[in-house]
Amino acid sequence: MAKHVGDDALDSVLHALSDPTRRQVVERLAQGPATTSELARPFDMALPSFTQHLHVLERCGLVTSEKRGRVRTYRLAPQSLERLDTWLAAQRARWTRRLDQLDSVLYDLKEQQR
Amino acid sequence: MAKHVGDDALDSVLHALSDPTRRQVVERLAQGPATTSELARPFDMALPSFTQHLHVLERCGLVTSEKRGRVRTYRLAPQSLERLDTWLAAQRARWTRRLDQLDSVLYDLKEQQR
DNA sequence: GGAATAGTTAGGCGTATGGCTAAGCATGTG
DNA sequence: CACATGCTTAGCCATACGCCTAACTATTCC
Repeated sequence: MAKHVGDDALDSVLHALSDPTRRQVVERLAQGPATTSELARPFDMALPSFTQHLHVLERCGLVTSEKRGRVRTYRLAPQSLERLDTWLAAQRARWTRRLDQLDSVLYDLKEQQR
Repeated sequence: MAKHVGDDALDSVLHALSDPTRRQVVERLAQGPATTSELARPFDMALPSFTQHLHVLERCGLVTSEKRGRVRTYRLAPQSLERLDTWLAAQRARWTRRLDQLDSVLYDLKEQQR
C-alpha cells in the first residue's frame, strides 16, 4: 500500500467539507466572490461562530480572502477541490482495475468449464 | 441557494474520509475485501481503537461487513463514493458556469470598447 | 467628532472524537 | 476439554469542535 505522508492537506479539506455550513459556503462561493456578511446572512448563527467556519475554509486552502477597508471578501480556490478530485479518481481507478481483474478470473473460469 | 436538508449522508462520508487511517482503509478495500485483522495490521494502534474506525466507515455506508465464524470481512461499497463524486461534479459545474459568465462579460466589455 | 457598520478577539461551555486498557465471547484446533 | 484466535464490549481520558456572549478595533458616513 502506498505511503501517505503528505496528505494532511486532504485531511483538512475533507474535514472542512464535512460540515454542512461550510459546504454551503463553498457552494455559494463556487458562483462567485462574496463578503463575510453576505455569506453569513443565510445562516442563523452568531457572527463569530460563522467566521470561524470561514477561517477553517481558509486555513485548508479551500478559499482565500482579502480585506479592503472594513470589508473582507472571500473567493473559492478551486485547485483545492482538485486535490479531492484526484484522490477520488485514484480510488475509482483502483476499484475498476479490481473489477477488471475479477472479470478476467470469471472469464478463465468459463473457459475451464468448456 | 438550494436547500440542503438530506445531506447528512455527505456529512458523515466526508467526516469519515477526513481521517487518514480511515482513508487508507478505503484505499486498501478499493483493491478487494479484507478481514478486520488484515486491515488492522499496518497500523500501530490498539485493536479496539482500530475497529472503531471500521465502524465509522460502516455507519456512513462506505463499507459493508459480514461475519463468518469469528472472522469479519469488509468490502468497499463504491456507490457511497459516488455521492461525493456527484457533489464535487456539481461544484465544478457551478464554478465553470461562473467562469463562462465572466467570459461573456469580458466579451461584452471588449465589444463596447470598439 | 459622533454614530453606524463590518469584522475581530477573548473566553466560556457542552458534546463529539480518537486513543487506551481490561475483560468478555464466540469459534476454531490440538 | 483446554487453549489459542479473532473480534467485541465497557469504561476511562484528553483534546478538538461548534456554538455562544461580551467587548473591542477599524472604517465609513453625516
